Amino acid sequence: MTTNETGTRAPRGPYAKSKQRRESIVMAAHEVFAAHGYRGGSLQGVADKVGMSQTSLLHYFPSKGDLLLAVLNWRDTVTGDGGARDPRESLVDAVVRQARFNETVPGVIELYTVLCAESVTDNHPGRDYFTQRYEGLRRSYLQQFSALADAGRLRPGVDPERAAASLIALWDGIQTQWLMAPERIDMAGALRDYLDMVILPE
Amino acid sequence: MTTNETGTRAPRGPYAKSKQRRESIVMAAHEVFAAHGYRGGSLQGVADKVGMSQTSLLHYFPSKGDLLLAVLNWRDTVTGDGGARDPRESLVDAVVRQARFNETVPGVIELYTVLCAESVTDNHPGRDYFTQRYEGLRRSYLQQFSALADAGRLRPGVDPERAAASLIALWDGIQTQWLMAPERIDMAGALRDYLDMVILPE
DNA sequence: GTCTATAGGCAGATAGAC
DNA sequence: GTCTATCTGCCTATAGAC
Repeated sequence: MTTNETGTRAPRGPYAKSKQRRESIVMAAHEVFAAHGYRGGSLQGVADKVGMSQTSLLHYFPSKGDLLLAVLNWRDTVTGDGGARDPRESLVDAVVRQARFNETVPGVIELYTVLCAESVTDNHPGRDYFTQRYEGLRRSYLQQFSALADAGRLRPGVDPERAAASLIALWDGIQTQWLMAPERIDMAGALRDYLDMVILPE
Repeated sequence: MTTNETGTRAPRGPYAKSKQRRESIVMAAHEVFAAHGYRGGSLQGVADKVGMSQTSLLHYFPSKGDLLLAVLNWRDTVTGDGGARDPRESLVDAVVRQARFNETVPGVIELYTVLCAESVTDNHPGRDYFTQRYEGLRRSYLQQFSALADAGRLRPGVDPERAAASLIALWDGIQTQWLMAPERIDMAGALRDYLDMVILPE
């Protein structure tokens, strides 16, 4: 609750409704970008899905690139990405649980896979997001592998830094294959196999 | 050498030059699609690179999708993809050697990464190419891991089928990270670490 | 085989009425 | 905040002269 300088209540405006509107736009854009990519998707397509005109949509997000960033940030909140991990849960369990959860939201995987690769092209508006995301992920897993190494639980010869990058790479790559042949690929199994090799039993 | 029905020699036409022309178009398209993706790249951009008009380009490839397939098939011949492996070379050595070679042709990695992910969207003309490629790759590595398993050289508990998919996934994923931060990612190292864990020393 | 001209469509973004 | 109308630009593909 905020008040203006005079102490009287400032005119509110339909903030709540506006926020709802923005959210429905972001969710529609999520679908469109997942199905067609950023360049393949159109603002008109998003507008149609949410039931408004394309120009009205641009009232909420001044450009297509702004909308993309909103979608990417929304993804983080849904998947719990960037949040702290429960220290009572083992790394293997946490990764497997997340992988299993991801299977229930295939659209999120598709969005992530498509946009991530697309972002390495020319002046893609999502480029910074993904480079920073990778840096953060590698830092996070490096920390966890290092802690395991200190506890003598890392297989001899395993480099924590390379293992961090490899775990992320395996995860990304297996998602791509899963998108193309969901019935043939066991995402959680591949990740568990890898971590069971890298991490020694207690 | 072909002859027509009368037994006289049919007019040849400048076949060699036409073939050269097609090749230069494919190479220009390779650059364009790698830098901008399939949807982001334009026939005009390809035509400019090769120094001809956009309509002349369409004389050689009737549609943009046809051009994409030509580029993908050309990639296979360059990287030696799909060819048989020298049986005297170990799997680890072969993979590491290929990964090192790939570092010398970053444009090929970019093309592959960008188009592969883009191909999971809607009606992408490269979709079939990539699904078949993955099936073929998994079959090939499954065979090699199975042979190692028969020789007692696979780490106990490793499933050849999952290992095949995981190796491909790791490879794809590490290429993506390498594209975004080449100086921080050791592609060959990650692959060697993985295979050294999976395959027991002789 | 190569070109110019152009069809025919769709994109993102702006201006301004209501 | 939402709309219609429009600007401006680019795209793939075709038609037809040379």
